[in-house]
Amino acid sequence: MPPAKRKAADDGIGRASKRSTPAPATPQSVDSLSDDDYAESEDEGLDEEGGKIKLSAAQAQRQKDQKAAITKLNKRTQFSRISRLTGKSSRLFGQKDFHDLGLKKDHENRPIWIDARVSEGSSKGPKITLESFAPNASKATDLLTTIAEPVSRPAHLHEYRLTEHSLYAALSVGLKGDDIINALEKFCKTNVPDGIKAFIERNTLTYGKVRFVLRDNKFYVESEDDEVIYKLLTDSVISGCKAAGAEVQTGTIQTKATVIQGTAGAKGQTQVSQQQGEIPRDDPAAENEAMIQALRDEDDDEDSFRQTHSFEIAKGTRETVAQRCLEIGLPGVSEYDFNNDKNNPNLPIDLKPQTQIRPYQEKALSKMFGNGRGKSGIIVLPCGAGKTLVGITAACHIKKKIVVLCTSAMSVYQWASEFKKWSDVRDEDVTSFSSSEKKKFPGEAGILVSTYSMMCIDPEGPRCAYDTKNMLQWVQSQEWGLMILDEVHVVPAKMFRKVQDTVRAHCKLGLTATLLREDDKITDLNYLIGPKLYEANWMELANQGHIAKVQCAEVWCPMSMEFYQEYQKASSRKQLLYYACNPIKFQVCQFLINYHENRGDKIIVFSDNIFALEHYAKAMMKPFIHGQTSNKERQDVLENFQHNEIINTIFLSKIGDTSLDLPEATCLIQISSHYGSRRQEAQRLGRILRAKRRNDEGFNAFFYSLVSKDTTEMAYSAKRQAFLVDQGYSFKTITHLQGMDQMPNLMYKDPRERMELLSEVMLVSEDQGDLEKGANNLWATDKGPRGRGSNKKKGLTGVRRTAGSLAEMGGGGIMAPIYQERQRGAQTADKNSFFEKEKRRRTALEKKRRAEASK
DNA sequence: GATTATGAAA
DNA sequence: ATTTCTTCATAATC
Repeated sequence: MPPAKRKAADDGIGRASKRSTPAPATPQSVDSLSDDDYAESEDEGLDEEGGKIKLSAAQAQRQKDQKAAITKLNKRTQFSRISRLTGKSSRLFGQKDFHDLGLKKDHENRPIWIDARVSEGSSKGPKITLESFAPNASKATDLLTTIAEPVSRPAHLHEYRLTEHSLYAALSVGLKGDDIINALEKFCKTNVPDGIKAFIERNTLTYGKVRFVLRDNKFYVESEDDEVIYKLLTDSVISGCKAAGAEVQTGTIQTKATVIQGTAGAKGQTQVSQQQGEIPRDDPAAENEAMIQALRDEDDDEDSFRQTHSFEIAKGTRETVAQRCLEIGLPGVSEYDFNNDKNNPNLPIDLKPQTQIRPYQEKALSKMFGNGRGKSGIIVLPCGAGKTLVGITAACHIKKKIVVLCTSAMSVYQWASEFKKWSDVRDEDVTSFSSSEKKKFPGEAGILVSTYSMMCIDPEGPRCAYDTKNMLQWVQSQEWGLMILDEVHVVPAKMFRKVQDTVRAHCKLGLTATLLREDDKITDLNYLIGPKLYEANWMELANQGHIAKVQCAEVWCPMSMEFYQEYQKASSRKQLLYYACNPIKFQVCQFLINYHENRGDKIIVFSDNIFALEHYAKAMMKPFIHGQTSNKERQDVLENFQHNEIINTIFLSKIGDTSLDLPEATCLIQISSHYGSRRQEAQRLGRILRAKRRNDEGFNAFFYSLVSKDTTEMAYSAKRQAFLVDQGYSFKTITHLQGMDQMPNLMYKDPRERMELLSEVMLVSEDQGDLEKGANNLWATDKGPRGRGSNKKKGLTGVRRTAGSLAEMGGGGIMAPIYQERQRGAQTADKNSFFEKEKRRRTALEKKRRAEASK
């Protein structure tokens, strides 16, 4: 008895005494870190050539943490001792007392624990903990990834949760409720708690009763179960979503609204259902019994002729109906029996013979096509793990009209070329629909690649171009076999939900690396697309060499005195500028760039803040890209970064967060970011996961997050890391970079330089302060620069303002000329020498490419 | 055709 | 709690 109890009660506490990363991680992230991580951090990575990193302050912090944890632990041990003596553990442990669950004799051979608590109404389901080092752990992992949601998967203890959605996903793969319970019983160290069994049973009974099908380009809700149809039709929400044609005047709603498929006897069946439906439903047990029976019957004659009842739903109501079905416990599934679909033309497409699918990609696809039909759902793979190929393979299975939606025009181009690269599809059958290219495929079937925003245009809108309207109407008139949704986490956005009305597809496949949003809309995907079918383990893929291994570090940069004073005075908005431009951070960045360039790394520096981005880049004479950078210049910079030995570092704004493919990049430095966005952090990390050199002996990619100490940035940083920590990454905290002070040409060593920077930053914030006050400049009515190409003007305004305002500052007069000169010098040197020289070559290359493309 | 200004939305 | 920054589409320029 005691082991079970202690385990459950101490979960996390005992381990915390050896915790690896010091504060300021969130409790969640700290608990998920492993013991070994710290040991690694001391003898690794950076300290090869004098760039030794000392962890002294971090160690001190750790010791403090340890002490606190030990105190806590002692308290806890006392409690459990008392409880053992008194036998009144329940009072002390409350809901966490699991001692009567009963530990199995051979518990050591079983890898999982189940938390018996099932909290009703909470969005989190029961927790399952997997000891990944235990025997049978890999089999248990297979089971858990199928039936549960991975919450956190660091080195040793993995946390999963059973949720209704995860169970639905399991059922869609063909498991039954009993199978799930039996399998859990096999792996669980204790007896599976009754509450958990009940939870599973409750959530697996009604699965598959309702289906959404597409016929003649109309959506139908279909079920074999008369009662289910009755229940749907009498539901307050769903009844309102019936198509107008199915409307009836008299009281015989069910019969007339129910479109009967199959045998002639179906009509009688429906009438029976009507009568059954009138029986008061106060015996759910009996009802459930009937449903199970129905399910069994269905299983028995899987492939025989089945009776189904269905009714059409009105245009644009699919989402509402799907959501409602989920709410009333009748989750709808949409499966596409593409092999037997004779109504839609086939598309001749297969993978090229030399195309190889990786095992995990195959696994993901097997979840989708498990029973020979195409299930709608979401596949989660880390950046660089070949999401595109998964999508293409799915398309090759279904072989019908395919539509691919992505977030940017750039991705459209990429998807189209990937299709041509991996599959034998004819070039003319792959067409793009974006602002620049509006083409229909010539044959009956084909592949259309487009963007979400394109699909969301209102074709009747006054500003809609003729071609666009034409294309949209064509898209709407088609019955698509498969819709691939790239970066599917954007779909819950209010605007992008509209794509569901424009594109009517039998089957939907969502792809993403980061299935998370900072709002609570991510669960909406369950009814918008389908369940999460597969989620890869980042660490596992890294260990197998499919993606690069990454060392993550958070570098704490103290604020310089002057900056900290101003920081404290500033409003929260201006604070951001102060901690982004912290001169110490600048020095750290300079040092790290220098260090990694000498190692032969290619470095990307990310900054969300455009001012900081430009400032850093110009001062260090590195090329940079942000939203206002023209397309040509972007290509310039990226091309050079990839192939020019002289350009080893580029600065990117959040423009580079997603869908940039730079396999040369091996090191990433983040100097400013978007609050606590976990998605951004993960996707930035994704930029270096496809590093070409990833399989070199002992290769590591590096990810640094620079954080200004004692600022709000610390808290955001901790939050941002949560997702990656759950994926098994551990962040080391670096508080001192040895050798930095000795570095030659280190900037901002001179206090005067810092003051100069400070006044510059202060003026920027003042500039923004003006903005707050009134609609008088830059962004307002003034016809000030806006949108593309306004970069130069904006910069100039800034400089002019600087000069004017400096006069008002005490002692500022000395700085003003210095500042202006440097600014101008940096600008001209940077622009002319680098860009002008490359421009001609790039334009020539571009022309050549265009010519080839048009052939 | 390339560039630019503009609005909308995430 | 909020916003800036980015992107996209489109039409008007030269």
